[in-house]
Amino acid sequence: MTKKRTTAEAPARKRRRADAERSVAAVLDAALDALASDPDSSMSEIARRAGVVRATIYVHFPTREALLDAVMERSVADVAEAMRGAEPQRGEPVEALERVLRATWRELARFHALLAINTARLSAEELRRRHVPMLDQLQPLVKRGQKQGAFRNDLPVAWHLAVIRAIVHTASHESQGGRIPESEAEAAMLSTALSAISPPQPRNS
Amino acid sequence: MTKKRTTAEAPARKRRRADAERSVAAVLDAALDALASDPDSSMSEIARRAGVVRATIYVHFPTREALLDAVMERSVADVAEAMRGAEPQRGEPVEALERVLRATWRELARFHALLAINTARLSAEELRRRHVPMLDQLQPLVKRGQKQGAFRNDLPVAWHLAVIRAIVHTASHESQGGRIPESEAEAAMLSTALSAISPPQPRNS
DNA sequence: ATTAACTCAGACAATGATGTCCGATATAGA
DNA sequence: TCTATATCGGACATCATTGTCTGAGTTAAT
Repeated sequence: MTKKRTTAEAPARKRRRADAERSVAAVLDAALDALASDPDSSMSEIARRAGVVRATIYVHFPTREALLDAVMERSVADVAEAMRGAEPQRGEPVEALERVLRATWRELARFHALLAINTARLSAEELRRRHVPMLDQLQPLVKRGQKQGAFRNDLPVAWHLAVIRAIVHTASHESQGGRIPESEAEAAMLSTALSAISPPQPRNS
Repeated sequence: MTKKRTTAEAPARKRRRADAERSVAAVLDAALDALASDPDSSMSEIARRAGVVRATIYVHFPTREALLDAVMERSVADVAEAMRGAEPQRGEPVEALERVLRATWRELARFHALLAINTARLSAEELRRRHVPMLDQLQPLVKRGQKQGAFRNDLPVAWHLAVIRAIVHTASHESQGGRIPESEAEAAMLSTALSAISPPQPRNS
């Protein structure tokens, strides 16, 4: 189902035959699908979906953990790349953020299920660590916005990043659950994220 | 470790001996603790922590699933009660929300780990369904705020609720991870939540 | 066309968890 | 004190899953 090959693969130790390459990709895709429908999918299930025998998976991934890690890594890399493609450094902070978030949100939908899996599987710190490639795309933008006064400065950047991440996930979640139409979700997510990190209105009763 | 008994227990079929009551409570507490440190804690582990033999758990909870459900239910009930205690219906919407969120946030910290577990364990709809007691406390307040113009009206209530939930969780998460001190987390969560659901500033370049 | 890399099919041991059952013992409650 | 109710301690069958291995067939690359 999922087809994506954009990611610049890290050149593994030995050259793999085109054959093997395909298997690995199939397994990763299958794992993503399988885990989406059941976070505790077994290796058998994943193999079945990949159209491959279980042992084959172990040829490429020494252990189940390793496979999960690989899935995670590839997904994060894909999203990070999409973000980079939206050029976070270009233009007004507010507009740049909007651009980047749009790109992120669409991409993220595919990987929605991973959140739950990895939240359960990894420690909070580990999870954080793996998200770095994505946060790295956003952090400079948010900082820049703070300097220019477009984003509020009385809260740490890390907090803003966490909030944005949460809002994007929420939008994806709500839309996935059919509680809000996809188009509306995108708009809601954008304007809410903006409001959340914009300087608060000084006016109060 | 955790001690709470406030919840008004539903009168179970048969009267339980004070003895059994204690066991059940110990098991629930132990489960909460155990699952916090490892979302896949076994029944043995939970029993060990509860100072009880594994078979005893099965006397009260027919299955592992049932136990997890019970833990979830009790936790949600506790939080909902804390929220109710903060009187969502009293005073200005903004101040009421602040009051309720403060109460929620503190209570929630204890149950922080449950989120991951249940996200992985339950379908999105199921998860939602179980959160109802908490959302029920917030919904009227948000609606009221919308009517009075204190909260933005161009987005559905459900979305606001989801966003608030996400922000509270984020604050708990960030603070738990030590990336932001607890006091600061509370303030950040409050002002961000407020910003997120307040009417956006019309002024734009 | 030859070879090295890869996949298949299936069997295998090891592990660890769940849920059940038992007889013996303790204890709360009347 | 008496009895129903619980817990204990441990054994038990069942089950699913992981990870390994092997030998025979395929396929990609040079």
